[in-house]
Amino acid sequence: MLEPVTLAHVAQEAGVSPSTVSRILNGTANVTPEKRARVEAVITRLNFKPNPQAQALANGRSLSIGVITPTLNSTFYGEALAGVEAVLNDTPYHPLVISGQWRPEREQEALDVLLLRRVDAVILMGGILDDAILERVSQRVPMVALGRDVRGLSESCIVMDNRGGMRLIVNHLLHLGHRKFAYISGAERQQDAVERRESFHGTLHQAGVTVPDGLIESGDYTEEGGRQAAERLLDSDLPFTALVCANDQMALGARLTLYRRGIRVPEDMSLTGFDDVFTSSLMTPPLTTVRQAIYDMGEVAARAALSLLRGERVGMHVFTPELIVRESTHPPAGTRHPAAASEGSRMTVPSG
Amino acid sequence: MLEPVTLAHVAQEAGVSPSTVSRILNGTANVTPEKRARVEAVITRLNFKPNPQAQALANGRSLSIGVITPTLNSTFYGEALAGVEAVLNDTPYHPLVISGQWRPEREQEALDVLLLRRVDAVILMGGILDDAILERVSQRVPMVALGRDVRGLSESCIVMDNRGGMRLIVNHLLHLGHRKFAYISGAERQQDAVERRESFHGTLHQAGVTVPDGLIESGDYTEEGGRQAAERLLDSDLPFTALVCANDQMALGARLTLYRRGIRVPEDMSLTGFDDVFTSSLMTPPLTTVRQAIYDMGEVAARAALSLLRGERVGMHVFTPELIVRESTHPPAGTRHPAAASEGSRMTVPSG
DNA sequence: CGGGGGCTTGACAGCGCTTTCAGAAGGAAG
DNA sequence: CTTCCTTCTGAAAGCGCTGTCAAGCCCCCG
Repeated sequence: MLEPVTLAHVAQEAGVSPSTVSRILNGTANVTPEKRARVEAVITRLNFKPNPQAQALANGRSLSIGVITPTLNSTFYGEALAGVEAVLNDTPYHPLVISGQWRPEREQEALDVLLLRRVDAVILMGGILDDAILERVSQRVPMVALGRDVRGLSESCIVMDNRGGMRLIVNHLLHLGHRKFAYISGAERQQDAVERRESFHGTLHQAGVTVPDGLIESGDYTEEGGRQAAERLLDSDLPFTALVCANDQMALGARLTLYRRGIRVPEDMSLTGFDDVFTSSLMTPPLTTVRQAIYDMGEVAARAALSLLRGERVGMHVFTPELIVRESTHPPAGTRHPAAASEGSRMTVPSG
Repeated sequence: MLEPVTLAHVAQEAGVSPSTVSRILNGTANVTPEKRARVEAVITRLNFKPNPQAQALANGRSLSIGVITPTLNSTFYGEALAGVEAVLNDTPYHPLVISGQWRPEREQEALDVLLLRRVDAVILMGGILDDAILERVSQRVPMVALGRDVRGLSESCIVMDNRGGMRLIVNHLLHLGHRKFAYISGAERQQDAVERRESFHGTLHQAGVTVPDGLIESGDYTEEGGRQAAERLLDSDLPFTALVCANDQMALGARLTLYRRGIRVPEDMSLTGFDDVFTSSLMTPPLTTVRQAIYDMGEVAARAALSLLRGERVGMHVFTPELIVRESTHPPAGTRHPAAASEGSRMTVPSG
C-alpha cells in the first residue's frame, strides 16, 4: 500500500479498460462474469481501494456524513456520537464531527464547513441554530435533527417525549409523598428545557401543588450551573424535600452542594435527574432519573440519515422515556410511605 | 451559495485565467496588485470557497487530520478531543475522528480509513496497536501519539509522567498515615497502566510497605471494572484503609461498591484516582487524584501535528502531574494525623 | 443469409483545482 | 535600436474516478 495503486493500474493489470473496473466497483452495469472475476482478483491482489477524494469529485458524493454536536466532551452527546459511529461503521460512510459549542456562529461555521466538504447528509444534535436556517440547509442536503424538533423538518427529527418523562419523575416523587419541590431548569434557549419545565409545573399543578418562584432556578444544563443553582435554592431558605433537575449533569452538580451542606440524599432530600447519562448509575447514591436512550437515538439518527440518502422518506421518531428508580429518592422525612427505592442496577457500556 | 461557485466562475468574472486565481488563492506566485485586488473582490462578492475535494485531488493534501481515539464517549478522551478541535479550529485543517474501541482490528481499520482518505497527519490517542505498525505508518504520514510512548517515534509523543503521578498519590497517603493499601490497576496492555502499577509498588516498597497479592485487582480502566474489582478486594477480607485506583473512572466504580457496602469515604476508607477527569471534582466526596491536563495534551498534540506538517521537528512532550487533594482521602481510622483534606475546589469546563 | 435488437466494453470528456511550461510584456543593458 | 532577462500570465496537462456515447459483438428472426 505504499505506492497508492489506482484504478488505472488495476485496469492495465487485468487487461481491461478503466471504465470496466469502475463499473465493477460500483455495479453500474453488467460485466462478463469472467472479466469480473479477473478484475476482482487483481483488486484483491493489489489491495486496491478507490480514492474517495477522486470519487467525491467525480460523482459528487463524499461518503461522509456531517455531525454537529454541541461539544465533544459531553457525557450526553458523546454517547449519541458513539451510536452514530456504530451504525455508520457498517457502511461506506464516515462521520465528520464538528462541535458548535452552543454558539450560533460556531454552529453556522460548522454547517458551512460541512457543506463545503460536500457531506452527503448532516446529523444535527441539539444546537441552537434557527429553525429557518436549518430548513433552508435541509433543502441542499438531507438532514436529520436529534433531540430537537425543527419546524418544517419534523419528519426527520429524532426526539424524546420530554413532557412525558418529566411527568414520570414528578409523579414518582408525588407518590413518595413529596409536596415541596424545587426545580433546576436547563438552558431555556433549548426547546427541551422549556418542555421539561412546563411539564414539571403542569404535572404538579394537576396534583394541586405549586412551587414558589424562589424555588425555580436555572442551571444551564451544566454541572457547574447545577451546583450554583442548588446553592441559590438552599440560600432562599424556602423549605423543600425534593430537588428535581432538568438533566443528570446538573443533578451531579447539585449533589455536590448538598454534600457540602451536609444534607443527606435521599434521607433529607430526594434528588432526581433526567437523561440517565451512564455515570448517573454510579453516583452516591445512584440517581433516580428518566432514561433517554441516547446511544439508541444516535443509532436511529444515523439510520435515518442513511435512509434519506437512499431517497426514502423517514418519519419523526419519538422515544418513550422510562423511569429509572434508583436510590436518590425516598419519602420525605417524617412520612411513612412504603419506600420505593428498588434497586435499579442498570450498568451501561464502559467508557474508555 | 446555492449554485456552487467554482474557480472558473471567479476567473471569468474577473477576466483572468483560472491559473491566476489559483495563484492568488495559494500565494504561489506574484500577481499584479491590480489584478489581485480585482480577483479578491470577485472572490468575496461571489463568496467563493475552493472545493476541498478538488484541492485534495490536485495537490494531494486533504486539509484534514485524522484522530484515532479509543472511544467517543469517554470523559477522558473526550476532553483531549476537545483540545485538538480547539487548536485546529484556527487553521484550515479539520479533525477526522474515528474510534478504535480498544480493539486492534478496529484501530487498524481506522488507520486504513484515515490513510485512504489521505489525511495529512494523524493523532493517535492511547490505543493498543503495535509500535512496529505505528512506526511504519509514521513514515507515510506525520504522526503524533498522545498518552503513549511509541518506540521509534518518541519524538512526537505527548505523554505524562505516570510514575511521578502515582508517586505523588502514594506519598500523600503514606503521609496521612496509611500502611494498608489495595490497588485497582488499569488495562495492562496499555503502557501507562503498567507504569502506574509499577510506581505504586515501587513507592510503597521504598517506604517499607508491601501489598499482598490479594489486594491487587485489575479493573480494565472502566467504571464497571472498577466496581467489580472493588467487590473482589472487599471479598478477600484482607484489611486495607486506602484504595488506590489507576484512573478516576475506576475510582468512580469502586465508590459505588463502597457505598453499597456501607463503607464511608473517607472516614473508613480513603479512595484515590488518577487523571482528574472533570466529573471527579463532583463526586461524593470529591475525589483526591492526580491531574493530567488532558485538554491541554490534546492541544499540544494538535500543535505538534501542525508543526510536523510544516516540516518542523518536534520533541517528546512530557506533562508533569499535579496532586489534587480533595475530600476522599483522610488519615486511617484510629490515627490522629492532622487531616490534610484541604478543599480542592477545581471546577472544570462544563460539558454539554 | 441479411438486418435489427440487446449486451458488453472502450474512448473520452469531465468533476474543480494545481502546476508546469512557454509565451508575452516590459525593462535593463549593449 | 537590438538583445537578453525578468516578471507576469494563460494554455494545457494532469490528480483518480465516473458516466455518457457509440462502436463492436452475438443472437434471433424473417
